[in-house]
Amino acid sequence: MTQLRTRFAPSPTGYLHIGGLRSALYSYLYAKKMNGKFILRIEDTDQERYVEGAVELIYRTLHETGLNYDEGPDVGGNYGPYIQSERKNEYLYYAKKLVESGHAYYCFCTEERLASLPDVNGARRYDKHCLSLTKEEVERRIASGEKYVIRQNMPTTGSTTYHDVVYGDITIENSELEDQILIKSDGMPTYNFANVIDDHLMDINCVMRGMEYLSSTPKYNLLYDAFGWERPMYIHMPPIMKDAQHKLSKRNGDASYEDLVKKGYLKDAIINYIALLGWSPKDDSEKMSFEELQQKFDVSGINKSPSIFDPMKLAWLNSLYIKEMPLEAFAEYATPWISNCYLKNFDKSLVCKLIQSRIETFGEIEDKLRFLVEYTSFDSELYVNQKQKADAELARKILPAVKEKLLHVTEWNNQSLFNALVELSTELDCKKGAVLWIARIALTGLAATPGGASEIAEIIGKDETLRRLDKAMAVLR
RNA sequence: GGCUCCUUGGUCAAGCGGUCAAGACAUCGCCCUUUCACGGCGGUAACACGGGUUCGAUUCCCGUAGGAGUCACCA
Repeated sequence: MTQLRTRFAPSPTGYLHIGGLRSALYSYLYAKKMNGKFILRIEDTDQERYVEGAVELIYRTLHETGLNYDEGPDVGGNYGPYIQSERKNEYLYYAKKLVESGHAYYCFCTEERLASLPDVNGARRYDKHCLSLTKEEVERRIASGEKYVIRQNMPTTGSTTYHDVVYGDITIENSELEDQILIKSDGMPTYNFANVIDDHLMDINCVMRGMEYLSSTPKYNLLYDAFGWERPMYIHMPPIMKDAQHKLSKRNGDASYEDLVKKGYLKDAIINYIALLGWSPKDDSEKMSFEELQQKFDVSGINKSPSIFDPMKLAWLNSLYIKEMPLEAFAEYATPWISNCYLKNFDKSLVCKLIQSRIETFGEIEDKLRFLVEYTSFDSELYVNQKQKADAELARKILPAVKEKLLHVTEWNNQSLFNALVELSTELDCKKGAVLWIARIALTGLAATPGGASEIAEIIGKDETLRRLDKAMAVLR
């Protein structure tokens, strides 16, 4: 049995968006699953859309996410070059072969003539005008320097059928197929042509790509047939949508891999989540490591219908990955997300412990910690907590005792502070929850904070704790 | 508009002729709890519509509607 060879063939026109990344992921996973090869090829036949740095970004993203390709521009391989613009000569050679066999022809039609073609069903269709040119005339016009393109000569009758692994049998009437351009007037091949030539030359026998190619695949197959080449196996994938109507696009959204990382999503969570958009494992697994994905991935689990990108679920998965990080790893990853003012004044490890279980993305850290450095006056209504039987009145009564108690805590850590406050509640004969609630409110002035009174006191330190208590009491008086 | 594909709760998504139609996110409630979060338990919520086929359709077929894709010297 021949080895499976599949490829990811992006064009360097900007950032690698989530849809592209998922295509790469599925291709990679399937290649690994089949013990095949995963190849990267850069499709840059359109110089106008070329974006500086885009190629490097593709390399970086793929390597960073672990989607390492066996062959590619920067890693080499036996089928290079892996950048289409460097293979220019190949294409013309093959196009000419097609002309010789009658499967393609030279076309000199001007833009004006093309525009004047009749509109049929909302689309202009080329009328094979130049197909009738004699060989001599073609040669003469080329020799005289006239611009030309090479078009594929489509059959006008019959139909073409192929099998797609996820969508099943697809049949298109040949009359629906236009005599598409293979070689542009600038000598470069169109994507449609370069794609087929390269796939064949690189021994690609499995083509995985977005389902937008579903109805143009017969054109490619006709090309394979014309050359007498074996058609590859096709696996078309459903799109990822922003909402029911719109595909996820870099244009209006922020759904590039880079953007998500910048917002504080972990690489593993992103990969895990996008794997689940359009595919599901046989069992009910949701959270899966990269290794598990490789183990469980199967093309039979790929869905046909589009799926909407849900930031909520991504965030949930992300929080799962965050929680399982060892504290040290979390602290290291979180450091760039924590402002210097927090790092300078507080114990980093304590701060991290406080927030690790309370964030879904690293981007939330800043807001969560603000109370450490900001302490403003607040409404005494905040002391009211029915369940704990606390209110401003009680706060006024016990806050001095709280201060007195904390003043004498020798070991300034969470446990001792907690014990001291609990002890105080017994002495005062009130609910321990009431004391803890009032203390936390007095210390933060916020209805909700990460961590309780003793944890917070530990972090902000004895001096600040006493200062805040004084201030809280002053306001209550 | 022609052609191609798609259609299970708000979202992801099992199901592949007989199920009380899984599970997850979100949401709501309860429990746990030092607030919040975590965790635990539970609730609300779906087969687009209309015809067939069949003893029986979410599942098969045909329409309708809705959505997506495609019809470039873009990929």
